[in-house]
Amino acid sequence: MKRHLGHRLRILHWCTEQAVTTALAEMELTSAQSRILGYLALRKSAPCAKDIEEEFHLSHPTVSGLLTRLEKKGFIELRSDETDRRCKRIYLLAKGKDCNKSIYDTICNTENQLTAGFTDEEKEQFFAYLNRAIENMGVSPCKPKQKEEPQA
Amino acid sequence: MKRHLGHRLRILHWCTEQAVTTALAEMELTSAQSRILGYLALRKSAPCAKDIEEEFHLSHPTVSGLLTRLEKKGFIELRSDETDRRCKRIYLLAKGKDCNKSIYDTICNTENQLTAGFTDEEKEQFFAYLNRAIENMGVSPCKPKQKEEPQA
DNA sequence: AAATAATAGGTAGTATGCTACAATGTTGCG
DNA sequence: CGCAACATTGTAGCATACTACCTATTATTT
Repeated sequence: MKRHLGHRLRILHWCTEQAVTTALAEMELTSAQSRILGYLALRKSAPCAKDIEEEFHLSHPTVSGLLTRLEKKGFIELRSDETDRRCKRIYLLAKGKDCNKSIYDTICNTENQLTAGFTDEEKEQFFAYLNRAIENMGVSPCKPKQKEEPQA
Repeated sequence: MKRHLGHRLRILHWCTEQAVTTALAEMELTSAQSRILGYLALRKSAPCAKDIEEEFHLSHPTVSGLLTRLEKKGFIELRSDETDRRCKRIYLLAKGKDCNKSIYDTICNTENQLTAGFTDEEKEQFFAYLNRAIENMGVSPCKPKQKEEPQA
């Protein structure tokens, strides 16, 4: 048998993205955009684009596009940092904060649907397998990939 | 803890796509394009775009774009079916056939890397969890989503 | 202080995915 | 036969992702 895991991962990823995007369609948020808002809601201080790139392992043009669309729709505001004018700080506006509960619920619902019929132990195992696979691919599932120090 | 499974699925999917695209870069194939070629190599008769949409659960503009790029690069040829001129049959050209072994090896290598350190039993379980999750999301992992017959 | 490194962000171009709508070819029914 | 319904492909426009290159600012080194 071929196209085992890769095929499954692709489809499952697609299903979850679609489920979230569909659930949040009425507030005009996509899955990727809602992830950013969810992250902002958890942060105490306003992060800059670079923080989001690292958190989600995304390239900066990707993040830049997401932020532009979120700002255009009035969910966030971007303002240059006073002390370091390279950084643009990302501020969650009221409209963005209002969506937080819906986003959180949607993510929980989707994960529950994904693992419907799984025992707690099975959920743990599934999660552990995913983490092991991610680490096998050379990425930390939580923290950004570190640049490798050349052994001097 | 939030962003459990969805986050992992997104990253893992991304890792596998990148690994395949990188491995096949020198033959100017991307991961998505190589999947199409791999499928064509297994087929006895030339499929049409519709078959690929169903096999991979992709929309037809997506498939159309992939086929256009594969044709432009000389991997495949598209010819209208003689008896049903709606269909464009997809023929694998010599250049496409030549890539087949590399594609197959790359997919196998990637899957092996993904499950490095897994016992056979763990691989089976991981695969089974993925299938259960896909079915929970309302998609068959193997066959295209059927239109629901209205109960008369 | 001046030159160089590193860091943050912007832009151009491309690939892959989607929805929605249009065009064209086939089939089936009155 | 002719029209309506269905099937297949095409096109427009968008979102999300990438690499590669450029600019601006900050930090470091000489």
